[in-house]
Amino acid sequence: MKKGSVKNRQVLTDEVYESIKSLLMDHVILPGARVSIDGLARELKVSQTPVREALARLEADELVVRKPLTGYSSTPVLTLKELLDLYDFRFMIEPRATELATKKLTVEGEKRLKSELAVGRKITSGSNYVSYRALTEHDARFHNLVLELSTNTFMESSFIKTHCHLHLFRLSPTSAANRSLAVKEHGEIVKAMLSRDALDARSTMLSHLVGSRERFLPYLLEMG
Amino acid sequence: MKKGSVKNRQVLTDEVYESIKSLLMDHVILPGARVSIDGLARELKVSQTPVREALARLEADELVVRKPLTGYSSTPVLTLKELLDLYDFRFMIEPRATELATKKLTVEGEKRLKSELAVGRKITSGSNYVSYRALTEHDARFHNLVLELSTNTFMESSFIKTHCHLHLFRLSPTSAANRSLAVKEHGEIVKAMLSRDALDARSTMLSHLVGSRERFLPYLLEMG
DNA sequence: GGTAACCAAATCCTATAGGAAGTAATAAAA
DNA sequence: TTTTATTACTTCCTATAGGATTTGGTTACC
Repeated sequence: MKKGSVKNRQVLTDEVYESIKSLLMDHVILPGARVSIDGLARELKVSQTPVREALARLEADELVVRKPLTGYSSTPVLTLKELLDLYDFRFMIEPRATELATKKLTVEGEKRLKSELAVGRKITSGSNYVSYRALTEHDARFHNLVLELSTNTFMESSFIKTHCHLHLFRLSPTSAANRSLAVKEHGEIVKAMLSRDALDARSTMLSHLVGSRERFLPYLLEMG
Repeated sequence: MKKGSVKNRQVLTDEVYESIKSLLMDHVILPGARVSIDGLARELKVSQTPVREALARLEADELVVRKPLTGYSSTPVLTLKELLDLYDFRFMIEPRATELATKKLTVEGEKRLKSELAVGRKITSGSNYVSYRALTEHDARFHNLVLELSTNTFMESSFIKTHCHLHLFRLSPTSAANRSLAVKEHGEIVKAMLSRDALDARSTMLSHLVGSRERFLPYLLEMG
C-alpha cells in the first residue's frame, strides 16, 4: 500500500476493471474474442469474484457482451454505421456542452483547461515521434473536462459512457498521421471559452469534431 | 422452469438485477439508504455472487453508489438542478431521435408504435382511476421505442441509461393528476410520424417534453 | 460423402465458509 | 467537552466444490 494515501484505496475490483479495459483497448483481447472468467482470474492472479464484478460493469459499458451460460466476449470494433452514429451523437452533445461550460466557466475551470492544453502541447511538440496512445489519453481527458465543466451530469456521464476514445483507438491504434492537429484545435476552443464567447466556442468545438471525423475516414473506408 | 421457453433462460443475476431495481423504484429501499450485500442475498434467497454482479451493474447505471470497504447505498432522489438538467438532456436527444425515426420509419415500426399507443389508451380510458405505475411503464416503453426506431444505438442507449422514468417515478410515485395527457400527446407524435413529417414529429416531441416538465414542476418546488 | 446422435471436456453458474481489513459506535480518559 | 482506545459489525476477498450447460469431436447410420 504505497501509492495514494490510505483514503482513496483502490479495491481489487477497480484494478481488475481497469486492467481488462486496457487489455481490450490494446487488442491483447482481440475484438470479438471470448473472455474467460477463469482465464482472467488466473492471469491477473485474483479470484473469480472481482473478475465477475468487473465484467458486469464492462457489460453495462457495452465493452463486452454476455451470452448466458456461454460467457463473455469482447465487443466487436465499430462498424461504419456505428462510427457515423457515434459522431452524430457527439455533434449533438459536445457543442452544446461547450456552450454551457463557457457560460459557467470559473477561475478553477480556466486553470484546468489551460493545464490540460499544456499537456497536449507537450506531447505533440518535442520530437517528431508522437505517441498516439498518449495523444488519445489527452484527447479523452480534454473532452471529458469540457463535459464536466458543462455542469450537466447527464450530459457528462452520457458522454463518458460512449467510451468513444477507446472505440476510436481500437479502430486505428497505430498511425498518428496529422492527428496532432487536434491539439491545435483544442487551443482554439479554449481561447474562445476564455474570452467567454459561448457561441464561438460551440461552433469551434463542432468544427473540431467534424475535422476529427474526417481524419478517421480513411480507416473507415478501408474496413467497410 | 416454467415461464419462457428453455431458450431465453434468465440467469439469476438478471432476475436479481430486476428485483433490486424494483425495490429502488418502489421505495422499498429508501433513497440514500444502505444496501447490504448480505442482506439482499438473504432476502432474495440467493448467494452473494449474483447480488454482487447485479449491484456492479446498478452502480454503472448510477442507481446505487459504492463506497469502497463500506458498501453500497441507494442513489438519492434527483435534486431540482439535476431534474432540470435531465430535461435539458432529453430536449437535446429525443426531438432529434424522433426526427430520425420518422425518416427511417418502416412498416414494422409503424405497427409497434400503434400497438404501444393502444396500450396507453387502454390504461387511461376505462375507469377514472389511473394506475400511475402502469402509465409510467407505458411512457417508458413508448419513449424507448422512439429512440430505438431512430436506429442510432448511441442515442438509444444514452437515453436508456438515464433511467429517467425510474427517477421521475421516485419523485412522485402517487398522484397521477392530469398525467394521462401524456398519452394524448403520444398520439399526436405518432400521427406526425405516420404522415412522415419529420420536422412536425420533432417539434411535437419537444412540446410533449416541455409539457411533461411543466406537469412535474409542482413536485419539484415542494421539495426544493 | 453427408447427416444425425452421442459423448467428453471445458466453462459457466451458484453456493458456502472463513480470514483479513476497514468502519462505526461506544466507552473511557484527559 | 474533546480526544483516544477498544469492540462489534460489515464488507471485501479468497478458495473450493458441485450441478448445469454449451461446445467440439467422434462414431454410427443413411
